[in-house]
Order: sequence, then structure tokens, then C-alpha cells
Amino acid sequence: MLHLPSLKQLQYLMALEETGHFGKAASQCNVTPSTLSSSIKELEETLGVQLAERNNRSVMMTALGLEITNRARALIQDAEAIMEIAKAASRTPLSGKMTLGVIPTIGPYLLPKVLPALKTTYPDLQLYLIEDQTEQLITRLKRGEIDAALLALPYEMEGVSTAFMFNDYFQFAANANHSLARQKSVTLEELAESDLLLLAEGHCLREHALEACQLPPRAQADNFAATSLPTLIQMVIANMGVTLLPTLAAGSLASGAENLFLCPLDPPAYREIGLAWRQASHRTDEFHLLAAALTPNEVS
Amino acid sequence: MLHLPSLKQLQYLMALEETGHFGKAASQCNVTPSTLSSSIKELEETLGVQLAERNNRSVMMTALGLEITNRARALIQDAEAIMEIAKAASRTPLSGKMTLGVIPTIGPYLLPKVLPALKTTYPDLQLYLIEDQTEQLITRLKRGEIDAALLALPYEMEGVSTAFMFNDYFQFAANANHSLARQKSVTLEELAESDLLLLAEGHCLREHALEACQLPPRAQADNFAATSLPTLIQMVIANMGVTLLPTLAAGSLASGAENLFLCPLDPPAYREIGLAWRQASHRTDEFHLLAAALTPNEVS
DNA sequence: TAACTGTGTTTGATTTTTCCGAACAATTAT
DNA sequence: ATAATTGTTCGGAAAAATCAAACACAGTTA
Repeated sequence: MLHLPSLKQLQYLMALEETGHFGKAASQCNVTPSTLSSSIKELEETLGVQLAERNNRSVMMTALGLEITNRARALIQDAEAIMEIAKAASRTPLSGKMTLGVIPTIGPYLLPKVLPALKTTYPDLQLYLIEDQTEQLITRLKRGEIDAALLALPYEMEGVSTAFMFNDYFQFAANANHSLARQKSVTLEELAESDLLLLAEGHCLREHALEACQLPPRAQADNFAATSLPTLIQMVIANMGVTLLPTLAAGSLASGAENLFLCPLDPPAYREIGLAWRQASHRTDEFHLLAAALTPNEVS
Repeated sequence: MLHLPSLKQLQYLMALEETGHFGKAASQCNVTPSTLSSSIKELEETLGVQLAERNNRSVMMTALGLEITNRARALIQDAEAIMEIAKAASRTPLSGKMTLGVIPTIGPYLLPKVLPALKTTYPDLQLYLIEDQTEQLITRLKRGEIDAALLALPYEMEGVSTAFMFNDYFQFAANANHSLARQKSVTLEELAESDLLLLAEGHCLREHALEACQLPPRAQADNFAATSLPTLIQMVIANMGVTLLPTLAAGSLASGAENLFLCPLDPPAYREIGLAWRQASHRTDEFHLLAAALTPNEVS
């Protein structure tokens, strides 16, 4: 590794070129003339070149000295630009690139509600979205492929910090002709006697729904497990069974579905929506800001 | 005056980004991991920004860290460019090592005349000499084995720049008892009727002499082709034929040779002596200085 | 002429910074 | 469990940067 001139030396050189005077250059740099003198001398030695001719009465930059001074000026400006970028980034939270993972049972229903406002609040944020299941998102989070993830909690994970955003209540969903339809609410006992349809394995909603029913996790023995919420709803409308629907998704899924019955649970049950990021990241403040910005008004 | 990051810190950052490993980055920079660690930490503090997430098992650059690393890389390159410029300039007064190729029909006759003065003018120049024929010298020049070459021109070559030094006039050389001896000059017609002796193939002097006689290049059909100028002269003295001798060499070759007759050509003919170097080299100024320094006073 | 003034440089001491080595903490591999 | 790897912390030593003061030199002034 080669021995480079120091930025300080280059700054001294610039001051010397500007003032044409060691004393003035020194005071401009808040050092004594002796410091500046020896600094310039050392710079000349490391470069192997005379930068300024000086007799006791005047300082005259060499042609080469002038050339090098100009390059030094550009160099210092670039260094200051780095400082500027860092400062701007630290005082402008949520700016620059960020990759956000989202699970399929949140993304399509939450993001349309909050992204427009997010874009307005943080115009310098370039958000890239990745949709995948919780397990994969956590893997990619730890690999650094994504910076944060919108997940449903609780979920077992190490080395990950989370910020709670809001509770997403479950609603009972059934065909309008189902025996439990037209009730104001549905109890767990009533639910237990129904054919409960679930999402396929890998979707955390499956576990969370079972947990809401106070049922133990079960292997995918169902003959019919939906691979997406819209599919699941179609199965319910076809009266193949009932299901639990997160309120977050219920609105858009139920719109236009004539034969779908929805009602709350008694007692209420919910999953928690939150933002997750690597514990090692020191951008906790930023992620809390992001979590707040991704929380829809109606539930906050 | 703002507190800038040091170039060393930026180099450490680059190494960290390249290796993704504090230990490897440290050894790449010839420092201990502790130094690198605290250096990066300090850099992060002066910038007020986290540059790399590090968990005891892996290092992961922040988006901002990557951005800053790239800018740092450009910065370091600019700093190195300054070094380069200075080094190139400090070489201007021909200092340091330089390897010079010379052809056999120039070296022994020109160099003794000019090297003493060269040594005085450029005491810091360490000149290494390589004697070989033009074709080989050009090959070695392009390979970078030599920095410049003293050649006789014209010569067909690509990617090579040349500086003209002086004209080297041909003299007619014959045995003192030759029918053309005692003339004030010799014409081309007279020359054409003589037995012209030449150097062996590969010596450019062979081609240049033929060209001076306005004769086409000829394959080496001669029964007797000399492999050096002293040998050639001996053949002339032995009255085996006549030849054309460059003035540069004539003096030292003729001294002490009783039976040798020399006279100019009518019209005069000459070869050009010049210095050649790689076109890609940016040391044009230096080579022109060298060419001037290698030109003897009597012909300049 | 001789002292004076302004200037860059040298010098020696002092302060500051840098750097290493060892111990440490945390994690993974065996 | 034990060992190996890796980044970090800490204290002291080495290196450097810096200062203040003395110095050297050239014009200028008295």
C-alpha cells in the first residue's frame, strides 16, 4: 500500500496557494507557520517534487504545484461531499435505498393503504418490496438481502428486533347460508364444530388462526388448503367450510362477494402486525419511524 | 475548517468492503484487527453514520456504507493520481533507472562521445545499455524491457515515437590503391561499378547503405558479408571491395589504418540517428531531453 | 552603516494521535 | 463440552503533529 499525502497537507497546500503567504495560510488553517512550513516540506518530500519556490520575500507556486493544488482542491471537495452525504443521511431519516419484505397475507391489503402517504412523508426513500413467507423473509433478513420485514407476530426468531404496529382482528367467515350465519358473533365452541379451512403450510396465518381458535398446530391433513386468501374465500363462498379472516384483508376480499357472511369472534382474537429488522442494525429509530408510517390511520 | 475523514480510514473502509472481514482487511492494510476496528468505528463516529453491520460472525455493509465506500475508492484513486503526476514530473530531469537500447553501428561510436556529459548533466540518471539490432530492440521496447532505443531511421515501426537527433553522412571507403581512391568525391555511378561490401543481414546499416546507393534491397548473396564494422573495414583494407561508412564511425575506424581511403559521396547521402520510445509512454518531455543530451556537439 | 521589520525555517519540548498486543466476549465448529 | 474464529476493548508504547521560541535572511528605515 503506497504512502499517500494526507488531506491535511493538501489543505495546507491549498491555503498556501490562495494566500501566497505562509503566515496567512497558517492562520487560515489555525496552525503556526512552523507547522505549515514543515507540512509543506514533508508533502514535497513524499511527492518528490518542489511545489512552491520561496525566497524570504515571496512565495511562488511551481507550475506543478499549481496543478497539484487544483487536484487537491477537487479531492478535498470530494471528501467534503462524503461528509455531506453522511450528514444528510443521518439527519434525513428514511432516505436512500431500503428493501422491505412482506408476507402475502399483509402486503396486498396493507400496502395500498399506506404507501401513498409514505411516499409523501419520505420522498427520498426508495423502497423495494419483496413478498415471501415469514420463514424465508427471516432468512433473507439475516442474509442482508432485505433490510426489514412486515410480519405477523408472534413468531420465533433470534437476533431480530421488532416493533409492534397494530392488532389485526380475526373475523369469522362463512357462506351466507351457513348455519352460523346471521349471528352477531361466533364463539370458539361454535367454531370448533365447523369445518375450518386454512391456508397452506408455510403461511403464518395458518398457525395464527389455529392459535386464535385455541387449537393445537396440526399437520396439513386438510384435503383442501388454500394457497392464497382469495382462493380461501372462494372455497368459503362455495360452502366447503368456514375460516378466520384477518380484518386487514376482509374488506377488499369481501367486496363484491354476495354470499359471504362475516362477523367478529367472541371473545375477540387477533394477530399482531409488526416490523422486524436485524438486531445488529443500529437504525432502530428509522425502523420505528417506518413502522409508524406503515400503520394505517384507521387502526392506530 | 471541517473535520474530514482521513484517507487511511477510507482505505480501511475499502479493504473491509472488499474482504467483508475485519481480520483479512486488517492484514491487507498491514495493521492489526484492533486498529482497523477502532478506525472504522471512529470513521462512523465522525460521519455520524453506521457503515457496516457486524455481528460476530459476519460483516455486512450498509447501503450508505457501500455508497460511501465507492466514493472513497474514487477519492483514493484521485489521490494516487496526484502521486503519479508528481512522480512522473520528478522524473523530468532524467533521474532514476532507465534502460537504453543501442544498435551496434551507433553505440560504440556515439556513446563514448556523449556519456560523460550526460553523466554530468543528469547525475541521478542510472542508464543501463543494451546493444542489439533494430528489430530486436523494437521488440524489447514494446515488451517494456527497455525504455528507449537509439536507432538509425527511417525504420518501419508501429506504436513508437521518435525524436530526430542528427544526420549521419555516408563516406565512401576503399583501399588506398583502389581505382577510385584520391578522388575528391565519388558519384553513385562510380559506386555502382564497384564491389560493394555490406554488413550481414539484420544490420539496418545494410539497408540504409543500399538505399543511399539507390539500389534495391538484396538478399544476402554476397560471399563475404561482415558481421561488424571493424571487420568490414578490414575487408576493405584487404581490397576485397569498397563500402559506405557512416561518418559517426569513420573516425575511430580509420585511425591507424594506413591503407584506407575515405571521401564523401556526391550527392551526399546519410542515415538519420534518432531516439525511439513507446508511444504510450507519457514521458515525452524526458525523452526529448535525453535525445538532446545524446546528440554530440559537433553535429548539432 | 546599523538597527529594524517582515518572512520562512529550524529546533526541542509537549501534546496528541496512532498502533499494537493481550485480554475479552460472542459465536460457530468439532 | 471444548476448541477455534472473530470483532472489540483496553492500557501502554511508539510515532506524529504541533507549538513556541530562536534563527537566518532580505529588504527597509533611521
